[in-house]
Amino acid sequence: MVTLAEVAQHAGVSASTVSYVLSGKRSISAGTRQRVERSIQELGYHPNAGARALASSRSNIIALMIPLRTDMYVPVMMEIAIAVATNARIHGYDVLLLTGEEGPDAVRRVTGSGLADAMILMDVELDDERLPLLRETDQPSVLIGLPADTSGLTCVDLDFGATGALCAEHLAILGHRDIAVIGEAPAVYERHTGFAERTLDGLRSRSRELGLRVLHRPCEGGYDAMAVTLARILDERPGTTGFVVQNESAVEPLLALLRQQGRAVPEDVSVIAICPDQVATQASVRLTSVAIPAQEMGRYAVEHLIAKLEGRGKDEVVLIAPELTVRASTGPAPTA
Amino acid sequence: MVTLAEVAQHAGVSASTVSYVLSGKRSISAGTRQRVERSIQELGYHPNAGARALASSRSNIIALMIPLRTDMYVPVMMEIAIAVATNARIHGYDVLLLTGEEGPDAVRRVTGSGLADAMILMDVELDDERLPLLRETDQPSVLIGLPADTSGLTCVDLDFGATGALCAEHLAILGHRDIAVIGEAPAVYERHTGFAERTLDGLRSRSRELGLRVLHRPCEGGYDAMAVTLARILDERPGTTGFVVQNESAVEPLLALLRQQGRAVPEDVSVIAICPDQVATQASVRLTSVAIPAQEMGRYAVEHLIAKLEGRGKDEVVLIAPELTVRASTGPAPTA
DNA sequence: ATAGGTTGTCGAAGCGCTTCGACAACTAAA
DNA sequence: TTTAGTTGTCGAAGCGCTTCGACAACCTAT
Repeated sequence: MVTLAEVAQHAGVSASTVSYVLSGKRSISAGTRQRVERSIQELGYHPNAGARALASSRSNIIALMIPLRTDMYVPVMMEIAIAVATNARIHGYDVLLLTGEEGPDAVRRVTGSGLADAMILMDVELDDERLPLLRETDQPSVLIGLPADTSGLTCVDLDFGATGALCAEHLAILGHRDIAVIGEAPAVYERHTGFAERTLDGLRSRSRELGLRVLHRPCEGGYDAMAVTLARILDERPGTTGFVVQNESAVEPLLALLRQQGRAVPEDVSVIAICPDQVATQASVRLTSVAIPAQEMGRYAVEHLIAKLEGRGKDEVVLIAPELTVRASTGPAPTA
Repeated sequence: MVTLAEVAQHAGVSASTVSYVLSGKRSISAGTRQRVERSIQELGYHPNAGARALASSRSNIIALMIPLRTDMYVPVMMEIAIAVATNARIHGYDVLLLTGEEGPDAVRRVTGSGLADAMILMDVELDDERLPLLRETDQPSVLIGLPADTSGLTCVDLDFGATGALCAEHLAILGHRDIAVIGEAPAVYERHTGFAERTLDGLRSRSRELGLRVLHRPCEGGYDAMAVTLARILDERPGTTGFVVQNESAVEPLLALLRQQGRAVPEDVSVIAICPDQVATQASVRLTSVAIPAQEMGRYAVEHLIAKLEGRGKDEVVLIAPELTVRASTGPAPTA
């Protein structure tokens, strides 16, 4: 393994000079710089990460905590993870992947050991156990998701309240009067992951203003659960013509069931999904949807973290405005 | 930040003693051990990762390279990533997430800098650019996937050849005679990711033995692409009654299209998917499928890596035997 | 010509840990 | 009782880097 000292010797300069060439923290004459850079090339030098971290107390690593469960919005998480990794590299950082499994201990471990300079947390619960630790430490962090108390924290998320409102508006304009919300699995609500509630609140309050009647039913994904849920909804409100689906894995089953019952989409009923665009465009009907901006959230999280690491950047909550894309699954309400 | 030296002082022993308590590399009297452990607790000590890596030239980090594209088997990759992270933690390792973006440079960077002790590569192409580097370095690695030349490498993968054969057998036993394979997107074949070809080869050769006629068509995911593909297949071989689907995102569209054309599943046509169990059970029809054992591959990769790091473990290729689970999407061929 | 500033380079200290050799204090065999 | 081994602890060196202060060499304005 090639060391700084070897590069220095090869280039005929001192070790510190090589270090300054690498970091740019002091000015170096053009000649020296070139000689050093050539030596680095020729010897195939790569700075040792451990030594660098020890000496500078900066690891150039960002920790990303992703939930262990794979029961929920998997593609979204994957997209966020990839966006985080890609953007981190752009700024010279690597990404350490932590699963939620360890919970608060993982936060302690990372901050305590200097493994990472900063962290991004996903799947934040309303009253998340990890938050007190984050507030105590001076290590920068960004949450993807919104806890109940955001004081002293930086958060990014889709504005799910506005998302719900947007769905209500779209259906109202099309003339629908009775709508149903197919929510996430009950476990998601029990866990108090805020986004589901926020969507519902936004949708309900806007619906009230617009005179829509709303029925909300949580739903495990899958065909069988969806069948039960749909039957109950239509039993209770036979006149339901609009559906808002938050649980990705309920979308296809719902479409299949509606078809099976002879309810045409979008002629008889309209369906809006809250999901990544990729899911919306690959479904069996091209779905009118509100996109979950995974890339954007990942990028924002990284950039804000970098800003904090550089001393810029303050705590703030950023809610990304939702965008509804009309595709083939929504249309005017049937005239009764 | 608490250091080893502070713990040592607090416990009234030398720094090296604390280190040995931590590592267990020398015997320590019960009394001393307890005193040290109490001090560690009381002070909330966490060893500094950089210092440790520098002194021991072991980072206790495993690098995981995942493909950048999200066009393919996303849930599988996510499951593997989580399995890797979870199992790595069990052995005291953390996981560094690299995207395929940097290609071979990422390999050089990681091995050169001592950032990670070992690496796991996913999405391996038949003639992958990264392989020569892996053969040169003495850093252990495991591939998830199978390149053309496996000499000097360790690989895990589902036995896709046997998977193809298994699908053929299942359909043959049910009396089907004309079957179609809905393959991955053309890009996947162009990229020479071996698994698609291997599936096809296994399926074709077993079909020949069993007297099945096989039509293979690559297919982008999504409804529209599937519609075109299906139309062509039925045009060319109207008597097709069995489908094997390798592209996850073609499954639902296929089911929707078949339904729409009045072809009942499984009465008129049978469908086998090659996909994670979760996808198979959540589809609009509970799918007969060959599972992609993501968890198992992730676990195996980590365990083999650990074995190599500990000096045990040699290069080998492990092909996991496929398992076909019969669900509701396959049945006897209709009697003509 | 001189004082005051820049610029470019170097040497040395030190980051927090692991690990080697040394050695005192025992124990077991001769 | 002596010798040889075992066990538990310590001190010191060193891992490869960053960074601080020092300083020679050169400007630029007086």
